[in-house]
Amino acid sequence: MTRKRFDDLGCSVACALNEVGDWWSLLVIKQAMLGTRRYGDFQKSLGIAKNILCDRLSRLVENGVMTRVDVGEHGTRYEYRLTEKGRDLFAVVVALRQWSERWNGSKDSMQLVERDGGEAIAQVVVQNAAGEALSVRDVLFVDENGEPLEQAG
Amino acid sequence: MTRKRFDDLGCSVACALNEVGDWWSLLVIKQAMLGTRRYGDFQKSLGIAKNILCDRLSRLVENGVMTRVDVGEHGTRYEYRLTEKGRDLFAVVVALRQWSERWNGSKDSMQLVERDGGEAIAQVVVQNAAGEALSVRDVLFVDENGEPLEQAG
DNA sequence: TCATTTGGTTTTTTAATGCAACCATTTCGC
DNA sequence: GCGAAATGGTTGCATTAAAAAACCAAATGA
Repeated sequence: MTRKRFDDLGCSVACALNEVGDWWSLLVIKQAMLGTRRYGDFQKSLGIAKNILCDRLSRLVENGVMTRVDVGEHGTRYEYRLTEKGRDLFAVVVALRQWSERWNGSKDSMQLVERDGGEAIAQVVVQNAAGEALSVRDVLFVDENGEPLEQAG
Repeated sequence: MTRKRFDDLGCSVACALNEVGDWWSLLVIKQAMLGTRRYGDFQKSLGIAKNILCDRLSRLVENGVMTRVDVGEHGTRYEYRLTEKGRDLFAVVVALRQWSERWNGSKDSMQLVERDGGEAIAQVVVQNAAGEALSVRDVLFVDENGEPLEQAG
């Protein structure tokens, strides 16, 4: 059965998942953030099947998350690079990483540090305009009429 | 073919995707953050098939992201609520929302505002300890030996 | 030149998805 | 108290996507 499309759910999260919500896309993007650019390198580092990788890279390029750059002299050597849109998923990837480490204690083989100085980066949090951290309980979802919805704990 | 497990990739992002990386899980969690608690309400608001919803809710409960609370008097009325672990995905969900709105202009029917005051919340970003925003280019991935890896742009 | 790398496509098998029908309690309307 | 509806599922079936491996053509590399 053809996968359900999330476009028309009127939900931006659903819309985002439509582009990067499958099993592999975010891993490809994360790998690209690690510096991987070549088809073969993605394949080896992720252990992804080649046909699936082809499909995912094509879709990411289609959606403007990555670009395919011809780097060979005769048109058969390519690099896949993140676009600005792709790089902008940084917060999502890091938030996922940190969540996993907090709750599953999954020690990644990689650690993320600031380039200048090598210090660890901060936890990704939702903030208000003043920079104060907000939890789910501190926010309200309002509809187009400004009508608030109750929310879960 | 049994879906590839991401546990052993030595990657915390992969590990996170193992728990909430399928098409529906994050949407269920987002819906729970909106206040939905009942099986039937999830089903109606998301338009998800009932068997898939059952499976996802079970897995989320198994993984400690949600709990199933008996709320009826005679044991047939339940509520699914986010646990602390589930609520902690707030940053991930909001980051995805914002990314989608920035790049796809997907106007969600819901808007997220601060409970006290009703002001819009800030963009979710990666920060250093001093609270300065960091992009992919500002960080370095180092392995367990402290050895840095080059990274993509 | 001849093997190897690179970036795929094809084929086959297996698992997941979506849909609809069904079912046992429980609650609601009256 | 009784019938109807809601609630929270389970089952079976048709379709699709994923995984693995084989294959392939062009371009390097030794």
